[in-house]
Amino acid sequence: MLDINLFRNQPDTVRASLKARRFAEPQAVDRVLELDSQRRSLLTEAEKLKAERNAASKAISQIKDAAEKQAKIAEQKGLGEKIAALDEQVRQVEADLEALLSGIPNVLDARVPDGEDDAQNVVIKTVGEPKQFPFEPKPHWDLGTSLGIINFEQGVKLTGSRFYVLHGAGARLQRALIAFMLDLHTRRQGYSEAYTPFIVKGETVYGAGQLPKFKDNLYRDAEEDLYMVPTAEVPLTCIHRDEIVDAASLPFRYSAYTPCFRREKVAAGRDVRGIKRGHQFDKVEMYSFTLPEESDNELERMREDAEQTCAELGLTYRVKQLCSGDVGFCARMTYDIEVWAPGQNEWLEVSSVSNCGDFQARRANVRFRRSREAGAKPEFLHTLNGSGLGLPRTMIAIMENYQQADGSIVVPEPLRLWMGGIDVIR
RNA sequence: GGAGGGAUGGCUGAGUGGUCGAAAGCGGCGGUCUUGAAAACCGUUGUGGGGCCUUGCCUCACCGGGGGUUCGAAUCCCUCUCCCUCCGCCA
Repeated sequence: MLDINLFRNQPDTVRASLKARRFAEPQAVDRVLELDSQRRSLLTEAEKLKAERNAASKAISQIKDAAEKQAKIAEQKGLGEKIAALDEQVRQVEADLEALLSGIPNVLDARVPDGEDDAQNVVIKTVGEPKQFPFEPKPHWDLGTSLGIINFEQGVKLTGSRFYVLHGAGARLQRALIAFMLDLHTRRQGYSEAYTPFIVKGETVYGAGQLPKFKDNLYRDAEEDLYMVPTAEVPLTCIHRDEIVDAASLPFRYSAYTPCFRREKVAAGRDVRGIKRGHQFDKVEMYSFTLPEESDNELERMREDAEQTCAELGLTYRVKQLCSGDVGFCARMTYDIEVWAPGQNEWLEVSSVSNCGDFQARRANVRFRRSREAGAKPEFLHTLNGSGLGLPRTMIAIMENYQQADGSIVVPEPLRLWMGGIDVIR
């Protein structure tokens, strides 16, 4: 959610950002201003009548003479209905304004390069070289099925397409990755480990900016009106909802493992093979709450933390800065990290690190106070999120990069602690 | 699932349908005192919206959420949510 004052004071900033994003309804800015001015004139009118009513009520309470009192009360009859009618109009305008505002994306950071879509994202660095093999490297779906560690048929049997079952060393490899990442984030990178509910209320999803806009991508339990989390970012954003925290206690840094559930209504034939794009996948997430002036640095820090994860796993990766047409709804600026998958012969997005500024904090109402002195006003803090790597794609990269000519897979050194003596999956 | 009890400011906790945005205490902040600190004392201390002769003042709303009764609601009614106690069931 953007600050209404931004529309009042700098409408051109918002217009320019929407244009750069290729936002479908750029006229939304004018509609916001129109509703805002309607709201204010209705409020002025309603409040004038309320002040009148309050004064009259106060006067009535002072009147001793019964007849005089009754006369004054009779005089006031009907005022309530006028007020109620105006209040109803205010409610309507506010609901319209809210609906409109909640669908307008965050204003981009000035440093975001202009571009139409993901084809114009800018590679800012590449670390390592795509690995060369003395044999033809296989895609992970071949490796996984022949080793018996990924079973696609069973996933379809249990649930449907885009689900799978991991077995034996495959399931264990994923568990090792989760443990490795959580330990890295919490013991060496300064995050605090969190375990959150995987099913949350609509207002929690709204706070993180996924509702109302991305309703179609969410799994929902109609009976209880609850949503399955599409990412840990959703519960983590709302951990401090409606709180005012001390500036001195910031930043808050969290790392959480959760499964993620997404309908992923993408084109039917896209990414169907393998475990690249499922309706359920696991992820370890990093999340920070910072002072406004510190979020730019925090974004770089989190990007480095995600890079470190790739580097320690010995994966070749590259960092992209997303162009204006591809930055997500809540974000001001985003880096994607992609790892090289030699079997599929493509770069896989394993992490996306974003600075959301105060956009989510405003929705979730998370604030801080700069000092404890009386009169110090609460301000919205900034939120950032980053994948500490999506697990299926990290699995793909490990399987394809560490494969050997005989179809076996070497377990990367940092994961062996959790592999129960398995150094090579065969 | 059944039966009761509750939800008030950062916290504890009063509150008769009418100067109640709300007593009191604690805490926070500022000050006096002190070499300094503590204690004591004094003052101050919620959030959001709107207006203006815009750093101060006026005004509206907010006592778990929503709705209603009334000239007027923290207070009365309905409803939802959450919490507590007891019984039952249960991984």
